[in-house]
Amino acid sequence: MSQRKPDRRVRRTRQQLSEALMSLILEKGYDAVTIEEITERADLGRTTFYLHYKDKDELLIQSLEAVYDDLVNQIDPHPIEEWSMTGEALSAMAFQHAAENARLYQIILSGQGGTSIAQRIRAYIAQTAIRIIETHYAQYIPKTAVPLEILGNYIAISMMGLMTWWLENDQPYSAAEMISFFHQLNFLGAAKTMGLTLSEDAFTQ
Amino acid sequence: MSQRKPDRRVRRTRQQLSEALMSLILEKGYDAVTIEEITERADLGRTTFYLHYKDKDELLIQSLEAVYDDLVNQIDPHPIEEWSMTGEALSAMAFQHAAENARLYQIILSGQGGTSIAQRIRAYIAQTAIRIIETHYAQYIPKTAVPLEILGNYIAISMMGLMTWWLENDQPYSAAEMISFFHQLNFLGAAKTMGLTLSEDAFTQ
DNA sequence: CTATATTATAAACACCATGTTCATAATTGT
DNA sequence: ACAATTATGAACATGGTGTTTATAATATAG
Repeated sequence: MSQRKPDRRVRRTRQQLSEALMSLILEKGYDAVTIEEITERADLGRTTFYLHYKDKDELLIQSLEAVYDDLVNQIDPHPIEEWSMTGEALSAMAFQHAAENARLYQIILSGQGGTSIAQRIRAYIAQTAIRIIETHYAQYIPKTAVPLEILGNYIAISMMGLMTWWLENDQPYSAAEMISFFHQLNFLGAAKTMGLTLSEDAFTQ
Repeated sequence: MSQRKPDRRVRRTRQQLSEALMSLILEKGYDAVTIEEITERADLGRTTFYLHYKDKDELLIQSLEAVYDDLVNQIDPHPIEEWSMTGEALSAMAFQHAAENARLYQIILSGQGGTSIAQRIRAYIAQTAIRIIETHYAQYIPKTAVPLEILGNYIAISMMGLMTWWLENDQPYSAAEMISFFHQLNFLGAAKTMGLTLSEDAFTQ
């Protein structure tokens, strides 16, 4: 285990570097940001950077890690049994978290901050969705024509995709509206959402 | 209008640079590729590169542009009226195209090749989906609770997301299976797909 | 086929960000 | 107040970028 409290200067330095990087990314994009700029904005010597991080990527990863941990800590404590059957609570929390950290989510979801963080979040949501399905709908599982793995990933992907579109277009709808849209599309389906009534076996060729 | 046929040497040079970049990306990822490496593999002088492209990004954009044009040229000639009501033809063509260009699609969809290309493809698919809806389901449009713009983007996003998952996991199912899964999830909805029967207004609060 | 224009090339160069080393100064925890 | 840790600036080597210039190779038009 590493020490809980590093030197006060260390905490201060890392905090400043993290904040400097984030603000610079939002200004000119991750790739264009230079280590010199980061240390300059953080008001630190350039050599100090290498005392803490190997390179730019390592700083970014550790900075975004905090966002991921925050989301998981919000979701995980809640017992699955409390959640509504549609997973509404889960998606509501995710959208809420995105709304509260809109600028950071733009970095994460755009793939700017390396795809790794977005993939981890997606994997976590997919796994959580699968857990919900297994808990609440165990009796239906053998009947599903679509593998559970795909179902879970589909839910995670479409939620994050909608979130990406929403953030990139400067949140043209409220978080509550987006959650509602997502549920209609994801659980009712596009056809039903439009008002169509289809025969049940139109898709089971 | 630019000339139809540039100098033979120009065509050859650009072709070689494009192929060199693609193979290098697949080996070590876009960021790690250097212009020196590209020209070395293409067996060209380094200065020659700057005779044709401003930087690495420009070469990548123009190279991937060809993939995009290929997809559009496959889809666009078909009159909308021919397509089945579910847009099955469209998604089938997209999955087919992805299967045929799996390695390139991995680059595009992973966000490696800059996010711009993936966004353009997504925008095109979304717009096409909206066109289909407007053509075939005009009478339902006023009734839809979800804005058409979101509906179209949702379809595009979930298709490309499923495609990304599929390629990243080394195509664990056939293209035909994926198309079937996509339709069940996207048009029938996750709930129906699982075998659940929900009351119609469970989501219209 | 030849003349002219275009394109490819290598060498040399300035430039900038990276990453390391080292001696010194400042700050911290105790 | 003291010992340990951390921050710093200067100096340096490295490597990729992008430009210039003079020259060679090649294509296309007439």
